[in-house]
Amino acid sequence: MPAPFRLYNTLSREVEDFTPAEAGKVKLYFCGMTVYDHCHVGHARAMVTSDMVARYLAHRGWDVVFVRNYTDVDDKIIRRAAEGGEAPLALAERYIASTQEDFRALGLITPTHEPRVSTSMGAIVQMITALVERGHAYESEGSVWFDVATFPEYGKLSGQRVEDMRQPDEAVPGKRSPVDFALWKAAKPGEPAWDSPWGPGRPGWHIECSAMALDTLGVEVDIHGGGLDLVFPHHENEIAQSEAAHGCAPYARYWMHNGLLTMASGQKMGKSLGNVFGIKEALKAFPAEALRIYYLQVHYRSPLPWNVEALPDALGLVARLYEAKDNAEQMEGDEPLAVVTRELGADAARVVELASSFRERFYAAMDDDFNTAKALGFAFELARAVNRFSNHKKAKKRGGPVARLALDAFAVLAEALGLLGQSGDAFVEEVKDKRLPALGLTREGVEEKLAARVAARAAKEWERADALRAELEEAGIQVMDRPDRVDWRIRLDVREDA
RNA sequence: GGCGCCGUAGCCAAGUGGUAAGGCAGAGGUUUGCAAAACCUCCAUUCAGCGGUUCGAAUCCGCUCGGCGCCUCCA
Repeated sequence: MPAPFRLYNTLSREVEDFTPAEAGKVKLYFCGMTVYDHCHVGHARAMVTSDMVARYLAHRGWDVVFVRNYTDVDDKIIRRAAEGGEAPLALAERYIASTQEDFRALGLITPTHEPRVSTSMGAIVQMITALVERGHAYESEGSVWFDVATFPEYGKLSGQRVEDMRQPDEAVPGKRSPVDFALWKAAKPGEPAWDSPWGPGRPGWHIECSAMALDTLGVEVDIHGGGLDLVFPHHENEIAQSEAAHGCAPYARYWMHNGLLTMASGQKMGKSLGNVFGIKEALKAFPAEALRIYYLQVHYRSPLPWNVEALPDALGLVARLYEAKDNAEQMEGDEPLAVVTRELGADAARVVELASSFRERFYAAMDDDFNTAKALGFAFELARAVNRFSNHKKAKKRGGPVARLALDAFAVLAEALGLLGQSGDAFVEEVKDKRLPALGLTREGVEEKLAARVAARAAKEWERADALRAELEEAGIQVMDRPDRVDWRIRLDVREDA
């Protein structure tokens, strides 16, 4: 049986117990990208949030059906394409490729379905037809509009009343009411168009998600999510269309919205505000896990200020966890756990205690509206205990049974949050691969200086050794003299422009 | 004008009725040739302010101040 959990429902504005439409199954629909540009770190937050939800629920035994769409037919795509003299779908195709590259780099799991508007026209036209037949939509000059007046519950998601809404400055010809919205837009010359009972045209922004959700998940979605900025009008309109068309069951049982990434000034990051920071830009110099923990440190519903300066700190958090994982991985021994625990003292017992209760505490936090910040706190506690234990002389040779409990706990992070999925060694190498070029360094150059310093130390030429170390440190390399070897790491307090 | 969110240490942040998780930075210590990492100790009588409810509030209510989002481009 899948584990029960609670989540905040935007519809009720309360944290509710989750009950699925079908026992054991969770049908997720998250709004994906409109592909007219490269994705930025604000999009990444939404994507990591949905990824976390899908990963975690699957980890907890739910049969997860995860849908994330691509909007590849859209006004902005058409405009961009016209500006560049490119076919709209070709432009969309390029940005889908770019987006997929980013999603892979972010380590996002692949959704069950990734429908595209351009290949969902049948479902879209069918749904609009149903709305017209049921009297919820009307055709006018080749366009079809949703008649908001026929859906009394309009505004229930965003808590707004039609009367209170600001009226647009200009009336749009063909619309009965300013709040009515387009289901189908008649094609203008030169625009991409698909055939329909109302003539050539293309879908309005909102209908696509309703149609694709119906197509992939059926009339009732369990959790529908997206950024907070989609609550109105996008999701409000989806509810109106879908519930009016289906005439039964709620469109989505739960609405989940992630807080927006804001700028230091507090304003949100948005393409229209011209203050974007690209995913590619961030991942060029930092491992994906740094970005991921940057998001996961904060509850998904809170606004999150974007601060590039904080990326090294985020990387430090991941590095700290990997350090513990690495320490645990290096411990050996196959004695019975009870023996090791008894003979290696209180620090071993502490690891056993924290590691064996980890799942319970981690799950409790996650089951309460996906409290990743709290859940991660437990991981840091465990990491400290592991590191403390690893200082014991006997830990490396005999601590294995204790360490394996900790590794089992860390494995939960990998499955549920997409963190700590690689070995400690591999992570250190990844950091070097990303950070060395960002700091203008090469492995060969570093190794060369390091070798010279090792020689100087062997000859006890401390001044020369210290001078070489100072050079490395200035460049951004931290030298670590271990008892058995010399190790080095990337300093996180040195910026690339230094 | 309408709807809604937020304000916790120098910084990030969890906690939403029972007496402040976690991380960074900082101070001292163990370790080290010296460092670094790691570990240990310390670091908010207090949760924007003012009232109220309560045996008890950061947590509930009211007001004030400050910041932000949405009201048909937006993850």
